[in-house]
Amino acid sequence: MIKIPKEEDARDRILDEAEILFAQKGFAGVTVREITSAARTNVAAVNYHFGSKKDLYLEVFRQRWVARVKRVQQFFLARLEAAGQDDNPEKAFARALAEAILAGPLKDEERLLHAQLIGREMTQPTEAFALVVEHAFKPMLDLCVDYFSKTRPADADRLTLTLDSFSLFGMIIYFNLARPVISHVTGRTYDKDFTEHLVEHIAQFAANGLAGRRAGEKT
Amino acid sequence: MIKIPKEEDARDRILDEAEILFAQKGFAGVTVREITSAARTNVAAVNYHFGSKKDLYLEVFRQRWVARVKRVQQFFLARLEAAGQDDNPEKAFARALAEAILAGPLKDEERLLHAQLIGREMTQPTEAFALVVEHAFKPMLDLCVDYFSKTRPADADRLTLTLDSFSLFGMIIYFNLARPVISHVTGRTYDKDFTEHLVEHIAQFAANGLAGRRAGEKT
DNA sequence: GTCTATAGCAGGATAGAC
DNA sequence: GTCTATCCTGCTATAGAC
Repeated sequence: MIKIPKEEDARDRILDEAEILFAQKGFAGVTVREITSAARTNVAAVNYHFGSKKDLYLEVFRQRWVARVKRVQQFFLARLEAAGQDDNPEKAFARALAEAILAGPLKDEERLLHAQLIGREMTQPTEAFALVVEHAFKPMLDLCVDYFSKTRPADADRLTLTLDSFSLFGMIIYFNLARPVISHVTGRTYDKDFTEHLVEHIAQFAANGLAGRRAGEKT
Repeated sequence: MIKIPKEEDARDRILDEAEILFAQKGFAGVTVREITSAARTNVAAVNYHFGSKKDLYLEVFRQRWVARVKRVQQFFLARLEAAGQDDNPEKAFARALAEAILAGPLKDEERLLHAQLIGREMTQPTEAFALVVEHAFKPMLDLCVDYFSKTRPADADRLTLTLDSFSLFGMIIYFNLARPVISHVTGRTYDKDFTEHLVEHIAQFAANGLAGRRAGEKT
């Protein structure tokens, strides 16, 4: 028997389509009918497979979104390792992170979905917020703080390290999230060229921002 | 006759409550009944005064949101002027902007509303997006690019100036928007102390990030 | 497991009394 | 201008045939 590659069962198709629609329109902006008809199944399927619309939303995060975060994180770790020690270590860190998020392993549509789902949870947390913090923000932030604590004087205080980490994340998340604005103003699309340029820009800017800290200035 | 200060008419009360509810829950997440009952009036009032729920949403941006942006911008310009020339000019600029947005003229609840409305339009543009770009992003960005073009070598290219401006905005908007995450991780609330600390942190980080650029490195 | 049919209710919008 | 009453559409969720 030849395995037909695209033959997902109804449950998977619903998860796929739900993720797209929730990302585009938000939980309240999407109807179960929209999802099931996009997934080429019947209205009852959501309740049968997931219990309720809300549980479907959470399942999208648990099964799709978390898996993607892990892929990005692994890409990041591989890049960081590959960067070696010869560079400015904080710049290498910033570049690896920017690259993982802006250019990394996700396909373009996936990256957009992912960013929109995070964006929504950041500005308007739902029950999925805990998942986002636990699987995405917390581990990456801890990693970041640990890393910077080794590139700084031993007496560097934890709040400063945390705020520095947030500053780096903030830039990257912003450049990933504010695509409509940035494209509109710069007149550039997020193609390979522009994305590479952005990654280098972020690495440079953040490295300098962080370096000032290393030089000893306290906030 | 004594003027009773809080006696707004129904139309204004609807705008007030609609802004709060749209900010908290998004357009689709709010019902007209919710708005009119919060505004202590009847269901028909939205359609009578604004034509439709959608037109009400746009009117919230036109009448409430834009007015707030102008207040923040004026505060910023005043601060920038007051800063004088003795400081690092790019740091003074960054500090004035961070202060205007994070600590500026808005009351705490207003600042939150405002940030949520922007955040939503950034990640999920509606018809109000054009207003946001025209009244908030565009003028501030232009100002920023103009300012930096004077602090840089004459041959500084416009794309770099624009990306630098976005980087500064990104940090500030992120620290303003991601309050739930930041408070959760740092364990700090956005009180006066912490906000001042953040403003200084951003000014320092951005100044260093920008300074690296001034020193001549190209991305 | 998958579907149709429908219950049961909430949504935006409107008509018309006051 | 403000209200109540109501229209009608569309929603989630479920029951039950197949």
